[in-house]
Amino acid sequence: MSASIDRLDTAILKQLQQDCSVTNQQLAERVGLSPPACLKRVRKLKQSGLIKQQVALLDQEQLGACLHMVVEVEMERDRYDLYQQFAKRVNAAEEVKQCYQVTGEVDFVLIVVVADMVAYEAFCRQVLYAEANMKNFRTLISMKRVKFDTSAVLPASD
Amino acid sequence: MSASIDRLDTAILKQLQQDCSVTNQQLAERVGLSPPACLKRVRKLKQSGLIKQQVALLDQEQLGACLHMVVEVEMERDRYDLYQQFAKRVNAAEEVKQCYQVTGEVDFVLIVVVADMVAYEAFCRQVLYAEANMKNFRTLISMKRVKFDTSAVLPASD
DNA sequence: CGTGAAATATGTATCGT
DNA sequence: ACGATACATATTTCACG
Repeated sequence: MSASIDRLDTAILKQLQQDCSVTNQQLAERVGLSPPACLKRVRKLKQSGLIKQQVALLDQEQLGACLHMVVEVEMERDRYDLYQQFAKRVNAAEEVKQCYQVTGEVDFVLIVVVADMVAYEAFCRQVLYAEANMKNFRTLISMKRVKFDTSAVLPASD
Repeated sequence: MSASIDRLDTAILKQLQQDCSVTNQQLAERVGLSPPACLKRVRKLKQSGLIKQQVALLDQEQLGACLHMVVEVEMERDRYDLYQQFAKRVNAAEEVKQCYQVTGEVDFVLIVVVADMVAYEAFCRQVLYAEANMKNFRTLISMKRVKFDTSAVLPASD
């Protein structure tokens, strides 16, 4: 069903996950392919959607101090349509960088980035308290992001 | 101290955070600059470390089913050197994609990606239980990542 | 998938503001 | 100091074997 990923594709993805600023020539050399063959594969991987996006990661520290919040949200009722509604709200909120739907007592875990506590309070009002189905939430304040790795887990080998 | 970021730099960063696969020409046109002037700025932003990395984001779903775990870790003692040791271990563990040091009862929040529960149990043994200073941990199992946005918060305007 | 040639982009030097 | 223009170099990309 999913497009077959061979060793060459895996090698390409591994490289691009680490650094996608390399030229196609460099990439081709590293994976042992001619530039046109390599380019063709990369384009296929993009078109298939396996490569979703190519982005620049910035140094948030240099951009000015900010707080990372881990927010655990518990909902009143376990209803699919209400979850969908919350997902929509979360996607619209700039401050929410990540959202995981989880099982157990907690229903959602958010990673929220704000400039300061004032901005966080505003966020809580506009996003969390605005949600009628929200029962309660707990905030874990983080001053330090110890690790941030965007790479996906690649299949061991086919 | 930090390199001054003007409106043009901000515009460049905004673009590259969304899509860094654009050519320098396209980027230059979008921010209203000549290609050489734009290139010069991009290089400066990379050199200053403000642009830390350029990466390809993959569609984890297409690569095969996997579980995202949100793990809350509580430590026995609040000691800096022991925290450092844990940070080191976490950085070495491939399964740990993110780690936030937080204040309150919980000391660390991890985002862990594994293929299945067997892999998760192995991870717990090798990373969490191996840590002498670890008091306890709670796992929130996520079957769905609702949102994942790698963009940093840019200064409003200078 | 590789080779070679055309199209395109990147990178440099110079000049102007 | 910074950006634009023009030119040289390098890369991407296509057609063909």
